Amino acid sequence: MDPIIQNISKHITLTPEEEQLFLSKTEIRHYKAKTMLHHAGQVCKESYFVNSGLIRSFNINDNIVEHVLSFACDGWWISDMYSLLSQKPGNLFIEVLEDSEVMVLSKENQDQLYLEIPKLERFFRILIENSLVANQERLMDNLSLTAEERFDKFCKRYPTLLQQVPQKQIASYIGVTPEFFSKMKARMLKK
Amino acid sequence: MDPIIQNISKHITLTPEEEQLFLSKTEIRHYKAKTMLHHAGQVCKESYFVNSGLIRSFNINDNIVEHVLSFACDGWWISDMYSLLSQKPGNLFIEVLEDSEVMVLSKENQDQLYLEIPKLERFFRILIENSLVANQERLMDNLSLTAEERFDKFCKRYPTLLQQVPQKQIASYIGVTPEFFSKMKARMLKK
DNA sequence: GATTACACTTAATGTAGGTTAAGAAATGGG
DNA sequence: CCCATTTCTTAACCTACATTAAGTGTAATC
Repeated sequence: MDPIIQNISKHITLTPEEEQLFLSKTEIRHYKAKTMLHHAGQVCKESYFVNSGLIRSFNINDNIVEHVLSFACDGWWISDMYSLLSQKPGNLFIEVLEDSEVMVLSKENQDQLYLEIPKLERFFRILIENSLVANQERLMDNLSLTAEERFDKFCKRYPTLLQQVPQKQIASYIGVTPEFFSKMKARMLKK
Repeated sequence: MDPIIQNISKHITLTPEEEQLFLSKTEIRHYKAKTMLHHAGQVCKESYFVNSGLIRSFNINDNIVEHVLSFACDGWWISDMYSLLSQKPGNLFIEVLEDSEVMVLSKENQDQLYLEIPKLERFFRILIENSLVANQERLMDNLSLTAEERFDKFCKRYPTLLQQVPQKQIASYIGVTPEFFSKMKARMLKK
């Protein structure tokens, strides 16, 4: 079964016809590492479901400093939610980190699908609820935990990413500089 | 018109019967300041829509330190989303800050309403989408802005809260200690 | 009307994490 | 295979913010 259909059927049940309709509104694309799927300043028109590979979203400070908002590996969705929903220019970049196969769902098609398969409202609601909960936890963690504790949590929650992602991007995700991360890692290994 | 119905009709259109059905599943309650609507460690059974007053959610570190996750004033929803959705014990406390009138929607009734008025899936989807976008922005702000910049943004985004909320809770919301916040405020006034 | 409790301030000192810079290691494209 | 670029490390120094502690103002409770 198509991974995206499998993903959907975790939360709602589609008929075979609905599955076909859904798939007909998506598009498979293959991207090479380092491809930019979306640029800050542009209006985001689509969201991506990762069949295989690895993608990240991040913003860039006045200062040239990158901050990773999220990673998406197999079975995850990624987009610039703010820009996609408001159809205004966003602040995020979306970049392919490893050669990837993605399912592309345009905003237009997504809006149509909501009308044609109202159950999808529920699916995306649940998807976003889970996202929100994870985000809230990350926010609280950033307010209350040390960098070391945040890194521990990251390791437990995303053990695969640890191998895949360049270390400086993990540093950025947990909210420290690469230099400090390196020092911290060395310190942690001694224990 | 009932504020909660007004809130809903910003995003979807309900028939008069649906409005009545919705209202019949909610309950008005009046709370005094300092009431705890939800305790960490408990399973959250309801969410709250604030007709008037002020409510906050926060967690408490091992260390007795409070961290404010969100404020809810007139026209806002608040709950412990993680606990409500998973029906597991949560980490949040929900506390009434000013005498408040709230509409209470139990999880049970909410789930029923999803079945009886499927349009509500859309309403809550949109509500949570907006929440997620705001949360993502706050996360990125915490990673990339100074305390002073975060405070500026807070003032612009929630000008009313500034007057209502004790200063130490604003400090907690933007992620600094009350002592540092006090010093920072004095420094900012000089400019 | 005194007492308690809480919110806010100020100031001295401490530290997690940032900055700068330079070299070493790894990666990758031609 | 080599050169170029990027990633990672190390170290000296710096700063935004935390901690501790003591003092002030004010509202709530008896």
